[in-house]
Amino acid sequence: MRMSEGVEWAVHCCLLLDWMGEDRPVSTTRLAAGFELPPPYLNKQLQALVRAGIATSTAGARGGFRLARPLERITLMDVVAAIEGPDDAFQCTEIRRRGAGADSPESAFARPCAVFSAMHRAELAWRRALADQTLADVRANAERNAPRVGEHVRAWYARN
Amino acid sequence: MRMSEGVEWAVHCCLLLDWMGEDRPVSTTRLAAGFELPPPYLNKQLQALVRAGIATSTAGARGGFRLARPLERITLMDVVAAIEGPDDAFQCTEIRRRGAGADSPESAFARPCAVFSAMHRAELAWRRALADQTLADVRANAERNAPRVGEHVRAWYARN
DNA sequence: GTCTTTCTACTCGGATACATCGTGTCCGAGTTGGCTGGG
DNA sequence: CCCAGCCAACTCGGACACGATGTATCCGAGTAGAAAGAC
Repeated sequence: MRMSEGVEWAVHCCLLLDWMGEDRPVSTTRLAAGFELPPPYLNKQLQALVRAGIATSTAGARGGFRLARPLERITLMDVVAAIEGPDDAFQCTEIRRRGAGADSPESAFARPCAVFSAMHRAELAWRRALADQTLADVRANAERNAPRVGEHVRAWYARN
Repeated sequence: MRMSEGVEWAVHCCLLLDWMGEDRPVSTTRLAAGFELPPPYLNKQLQALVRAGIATSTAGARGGFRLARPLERITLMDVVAAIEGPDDAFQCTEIRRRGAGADSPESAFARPCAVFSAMHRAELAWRRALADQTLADVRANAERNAPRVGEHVRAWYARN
């Protein structure tokens, strides 16, 4: 069970869009250069962010991507759901009904599968932990590590 | 990010091994028949359980698999780690160091990546929730749904 | 009748193909900005 | 000097290959049990 690396890219791109400011959008080409990533594939992930309503895109010359709302209102859960999709990691196939359980009365399956319930509970804990952290929290932690990172990024883009 | 369905199979097989009792092992063929699963592939998952020390295998005629310890001492985390492997779902590739961050001083990267920290925190919540639930808890929940499931399973295997 | 030996059938275990999803790439439609020509 | 129209460059967006991981399968090594034969 490995999470798509597009999630990592998307979160870093959101932070970078915030540091670059809202005055002008940032194109896929420039974003990709900022992290040395393949531009077309990064574009695919950014499209997913747009579809999820996290970012907005403007076409044409001097176009690119903008954040749709401030980082305080974007959670890690939003980004993960946008890239990975809405499906749960653990998919119950109801094997309890097959084979030895095939001739059981229907009442035995009235309540959800115990295995699924247990796995689902753990997954809810994961999702809640993701939803409790906003990208503003992540930004604050990143700036605690490197206080001038925003300024540094803008300077790098000014000369590239 | 989809979890391998082998996890579901493994948990159900552990419960079934418990219901079948410890007096004699259950072979891959019989286990597969009990859930209508492809025997060779199920065997692969069971081997993973043996490697992880959750089950034991005995070869030869009348051989098969046994639980290595009671369900009270097997957590969902144990089974997931046995099937899915020890790697974390979110893999940090340190893209913060590339591109715009390439010319930053090394001190900026002294502490771990903020994105990784946030994702890792959520993943720890998931792992903890898995480790807090034993298979005995799952069995108790299953038997609350269908009280006579153990008896039912033994009867089915007696005539198949 | 009992023990030893052999043989057979059954079991696990790892090595081998196939399918699906994630990864990476490309090209076309649309839009913006700038340039040019005229008024 | 100002404005309108045209052109060109740049952008996103979806459609198209490649590779890796998960899924499914097969066959061989090893062992327990049973049966047969000798004592």
